Amino acid sequence: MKQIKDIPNDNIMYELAELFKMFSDPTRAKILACLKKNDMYVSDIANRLSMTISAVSHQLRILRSAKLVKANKEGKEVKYSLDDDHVVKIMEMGLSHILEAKN
Amino acid sequence: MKQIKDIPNDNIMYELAELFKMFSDPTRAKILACLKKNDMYVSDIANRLSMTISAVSHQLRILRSAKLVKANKEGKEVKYSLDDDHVVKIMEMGLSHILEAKN
DNA sequence: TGAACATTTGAAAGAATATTCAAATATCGT
DNA sequence: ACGATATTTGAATATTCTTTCAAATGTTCA
Repeated sequence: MKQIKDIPNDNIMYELAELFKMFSDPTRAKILACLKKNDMYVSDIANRLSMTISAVSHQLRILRSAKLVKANKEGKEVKYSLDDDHVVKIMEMGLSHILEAKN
Repeated sequence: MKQIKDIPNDNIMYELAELFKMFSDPTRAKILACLKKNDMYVSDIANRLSMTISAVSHQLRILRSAKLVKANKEGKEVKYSLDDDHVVKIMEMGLSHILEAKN
């Protein structure tokens, strides 16, 4: 039975907003862009982005809770990587919007 | 000449975050979902989402400034519509992520 | 076990954002 | 021009977020 949707389903819209919120902070967007190229340790990300380790770690926790990145412990260090194919696709869709708009 | 990007390009990342910020508020996400189906007047959107006209208008202004929706005056009323193909694609990419994750 | 290093965590401060309310603007029909 | 209606705007409040700093946790190596 097909569902009639006059009103955008509230729960889904909240989840959608929650997902896009992950990309909506420059720090998180940059972290994701880094990880798109290589898996990285926390301190490497912090160096590359010129941010404190703490700030990066806080954002990584948020990204982890959204299941967009995953953490792998390697001794003292923790290597982060993207956890989902969609992450790359969503980012690239956003980038193509921005780049096309530049014409 | 191909550009070497060790560091995610800051300006682009800020723009990317700015774009995704548009989808990252539940009200805006719902407005976009409404407009995905039909062009609508401000007061219709407010009714459908059970929000004040003022709140909706504020968010529409933000969406307009991001060029994601456009306004067309029809007499006293203003009809809003999506301004960009990417809007739908980006939303659907997000939705497919959410729905797949539900399995 | 203790020192050194990598990361996480919690609380606090500061910045950014959404909503509300009241007032302003714009358009239509009489 | 006036009253009714649709939308926009600005200021204020309330809430949510990001970052910082200090302290805690966990791991390796001697």
